[in-house]
Amino acid sequence: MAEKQQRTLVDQVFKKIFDLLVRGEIPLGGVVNEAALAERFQVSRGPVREAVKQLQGRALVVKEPYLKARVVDLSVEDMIEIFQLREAVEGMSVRLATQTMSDSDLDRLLADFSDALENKDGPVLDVHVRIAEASGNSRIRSLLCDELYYLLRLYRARSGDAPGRRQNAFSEHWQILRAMKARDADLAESLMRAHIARATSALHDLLESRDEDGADQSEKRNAG
Amino acid sequence: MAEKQQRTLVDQVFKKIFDLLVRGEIPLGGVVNEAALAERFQVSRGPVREAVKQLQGRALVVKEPYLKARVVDLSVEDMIEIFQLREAVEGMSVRLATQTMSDSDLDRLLADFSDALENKDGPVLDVHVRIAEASGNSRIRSLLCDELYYLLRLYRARSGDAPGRRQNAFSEHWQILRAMKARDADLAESLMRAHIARATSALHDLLESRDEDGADQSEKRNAG
DNA sequence: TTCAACAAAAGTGTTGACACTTTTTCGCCG
DNA sequence: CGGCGAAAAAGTGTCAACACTTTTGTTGAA
Repeated sequence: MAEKQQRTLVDQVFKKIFDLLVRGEIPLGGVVNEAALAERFQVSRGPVREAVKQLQGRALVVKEPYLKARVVDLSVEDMIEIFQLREAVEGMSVRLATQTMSDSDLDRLLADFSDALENKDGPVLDVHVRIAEASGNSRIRSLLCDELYYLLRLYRARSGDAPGRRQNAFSEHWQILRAMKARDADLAESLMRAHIARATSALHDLLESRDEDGADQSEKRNAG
Repeated sequence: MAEKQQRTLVDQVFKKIFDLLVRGEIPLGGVVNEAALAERFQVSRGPVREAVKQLQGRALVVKEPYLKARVVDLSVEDMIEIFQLREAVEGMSVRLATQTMSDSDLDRLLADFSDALENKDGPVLDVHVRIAEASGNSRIRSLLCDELYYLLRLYRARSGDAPGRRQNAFSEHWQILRAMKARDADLAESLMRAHIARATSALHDLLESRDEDGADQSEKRNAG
């Protein structure tokens, strides 16, 4: 365990716990036990404690004093809230990127996108990440890449996004990139917002279809 | 010190440190010494350490492993980034509030605003807070109220906002509220974005005027 | 049988000591 | 006299033990 001591233990533990969440070993709503994780990673409780606190800071874990820490249980309502925020922030993100990206960077982004179109392995999210990084606004980039996308990955790890939207996403991304290439910031922002709003609508539909079905949405899992 | 033990020590220390920042006892860019703060508050280093980590999570403190923790030194560039983010998020905030607020809540907001107009004590920010709370989106509310407004207060504690903008702000706020009353979400969002973009422009101007002056912007204060 | 009070267990909060890293200081050599 | 390197100082990272809180399990009486 004392091999890749390049960073601090807290950071290592943070990533290990996060992997546990993404891989579903600790289910959403499950309990995060400091002592158990400390034993598992062969470290003391201190680093685990701080890592959990950091996860709490990123809203991946909820906790009250002296109460067990729990993995956030992302409801559809939560995702709708996140997507509303994304619509606003990513709209600004692509607006700024359109205004400030250099021609060469823009061309490279387009080329990389075309490559990804052929061998469809790269995740859809990557385009959004690239745009966020190109926005030149570190706070927007951090909010999207370090916070919201983590939550998205967590949610998708359980629910799995609708596979039908995959093709539409490519087309919508392509339109956004063309608007960026044309240096039309207004259009790029509108397209991005419409792109995300469409996903929000899908979540709203999912919510309604659930309300019509049985009201057994109160299923919470525990893991002691 | 062990009187109001209602919360956990970490939370108490967090607030105490934050007060120190707002009151300027630890200047922007100043060093945050764990041991010194622990002695000052008569607690161990552990809670101080976690509180600092929490401040770091909210971007009020920057820190690298084994390096001194420093209070974030908010440059004009940082504020521009924050205002760009605010423009996007508060635009969505007022859009959602316009769509979801009840008539009675909206009337009360208008009434409170009129009251505040007469006895001009309430801070300008309060309107933004009320709208964020009324948006119904807890994540947007938290981002604005728990993170960005903290940074604003920190920045204004040193720089002081331009007093000339105060009157304009009242007028702009009034327009926004009227659009909300008319249930025109598009207009409300546009007005809010323009309102914040105007402040962003002022920051851009400030930046340019500084570049024209001497380049003595490298003054950093320490406090060991 | 059921409910309440009490006791034991589990888990979190806090502490002080020790290990590691970075910075500063001081002496040495060029 | 100036720069380089080692030792000391300062400060952060980690750990194991102890204190406190919450939860669970049990016992006793109504």
